[in-house]
Amino acid sequence: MQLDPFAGHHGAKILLAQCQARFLNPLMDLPFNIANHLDAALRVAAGKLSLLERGFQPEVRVADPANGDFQANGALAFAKREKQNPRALAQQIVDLLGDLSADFELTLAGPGFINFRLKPDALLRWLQIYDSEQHLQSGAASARRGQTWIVDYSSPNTAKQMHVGHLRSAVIGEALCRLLVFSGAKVIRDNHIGDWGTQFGKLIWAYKRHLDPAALAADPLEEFERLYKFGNHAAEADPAVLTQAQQELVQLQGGDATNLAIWQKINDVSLAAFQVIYDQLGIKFDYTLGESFYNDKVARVYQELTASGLATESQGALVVFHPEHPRFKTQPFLIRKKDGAANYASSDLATALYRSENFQADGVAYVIDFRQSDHMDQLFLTTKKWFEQTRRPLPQLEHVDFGTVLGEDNKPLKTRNGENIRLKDLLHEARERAFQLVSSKNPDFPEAERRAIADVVGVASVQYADLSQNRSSDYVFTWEKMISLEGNTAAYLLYAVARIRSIFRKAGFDPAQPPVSGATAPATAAEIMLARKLVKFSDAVQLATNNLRPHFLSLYLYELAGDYSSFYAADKVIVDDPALRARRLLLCHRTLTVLETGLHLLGLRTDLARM
RNA sequence: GCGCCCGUAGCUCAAUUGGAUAGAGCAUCUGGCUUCGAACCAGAGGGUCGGGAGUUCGAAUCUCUCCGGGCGCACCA
Repeated sequence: MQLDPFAGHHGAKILLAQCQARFLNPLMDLPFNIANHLDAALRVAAGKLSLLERGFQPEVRVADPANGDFQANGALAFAKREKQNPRALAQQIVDLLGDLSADFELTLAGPGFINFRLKPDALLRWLQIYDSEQHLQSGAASARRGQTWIVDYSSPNTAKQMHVGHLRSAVIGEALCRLLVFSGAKVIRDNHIGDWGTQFGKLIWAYKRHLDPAALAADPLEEFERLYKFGNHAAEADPAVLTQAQQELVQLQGGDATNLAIWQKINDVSLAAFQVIYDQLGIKFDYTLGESFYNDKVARVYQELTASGLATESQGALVVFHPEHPRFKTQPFLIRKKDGAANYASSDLATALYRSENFQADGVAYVIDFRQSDHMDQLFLTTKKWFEQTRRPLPQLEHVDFGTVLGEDNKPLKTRNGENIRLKDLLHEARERAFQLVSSKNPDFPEAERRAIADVVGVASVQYADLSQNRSSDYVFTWEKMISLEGNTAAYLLYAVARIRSIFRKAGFDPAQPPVSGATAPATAAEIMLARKLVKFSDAVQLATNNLRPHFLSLYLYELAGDYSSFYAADKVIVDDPALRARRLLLCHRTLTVLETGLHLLGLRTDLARM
């Protein structure tokens, strides 16, 4: 906890009040997450009424601002179960919450809602404590301390360009990593690339016969993609080619030095190209353990699953059925093909084992699109039974699924000639469009600065368009909506950031060290609205993290930026009255801090002074 | 055929997982820049939450049933 040593008379009174409060009741301190604080207080009260042993849950949540800051709904469900009068029960609880009245206005509403509204002095205190990204994090980091999470995301196939289909996994996955880190978990970022597929037979066939060295030097991935298509067409047209391609694959898998070298080169080039994309998206993997890595680890899977009786032979293949499941009792989980080769189920099972043994993972989040939910369900079911039989700890397995990126015709987004849009091109166009816009708004900025701003705004817009939406649904991708920069967009949030920086710049203050001592409690309607929003940052983070849904945080940040804009329009910051100015500078600074912290959690850059 | 997901304002999307009068943006209309950045703000209109039935203090959310749309379902990953 930090207190401003230069706080004036008012600050001293607050300090005194805090000390007294802590002496009388430790719950009176204001922690990072106020909802949890209220939850604890309600449990104490419910304990005195002997409600806890009968299953009382406080059910504290953020309230509609019209009703208060937080509300506790637990009395309703409890009274219903116990056939009591909910309002009378809520009143009994409220009567025991006297200590909270120093910081909150408590009211009873409707059939038994308990409403909590933070008093301005309490708002001020919270704002004084949580004054930096570090302090916000230290407040949040207790939630998942000690947990290890593996996030399996992005996972493109090598020898191919990344395209729009790879966008969501990368963007959502990175945001989840950052959210989990923020809440105290150890996070392992694992790029489970597809580097051992059957595409290599045709590709190596074409590489050996039709390689264009100049094209390879200019843009290797482009050339590999051309070669793959060439090989694919040739194999379709001529069975002899297909046979040769299959032969190349057999040689590769048999460890042939030439083919392995080609394969290695393809992977190296692919990973380098991926990294160019990842750099723009702020992604850095801890591990890139693709399918090839598990090549020699699948035999153990076959052996263990067969020995345990989970896997059986069927039509020549090794499969797992789940008799208790309505569908998977007949729909097999195919873990080894009839030709003896591994498939993605084999390597996914081997991966689950490896992660359990080597990383002691408490949780694994698979950021993979919804079309693979059958596969994920079968994988999780099989892993669960397998680990139980072998007495291994089972990590929490989460399929973080997401919908398809659609074009304006409501079909999966493609180029005009029906090809997938490359991520490289998409990000380039985003930056280009942002540059045009920045240039039209601020033609007087130097070009280099306009470029730098466009790089931030353009990429952030693409990321945010994805993260601001519930991942479960498909979403329609339109440049119009994304780059026109109105409404719930990255640009709107970054504009708020730029305007706050502008105030500090114009007033000659260091944004890191604003003169906020002597700040008084928020008082105007806009100030109070903004302060009330700021203290709910932790709830948004918690909601986003617990549900593995970043859009909860996006929505919060958008509302925060909106409240700031209203405040900015209503209340002038740089005024003569020192206490009033300090108060408003404090609000500006904390808004900047929370906005940047939140945007960083989503994986966006915020490094622009103006835009 | 079996199963999963979805259907909310003209359009694009929310709704803290069963809570209070279903909210935003775009578009439309009205007002606000000699005052810290108007990429902004204030306000207005716009809804049988796909239809119907049920569960209960309370349903967009849960159950059933229709109607529409998307996606999976034996050797691609």
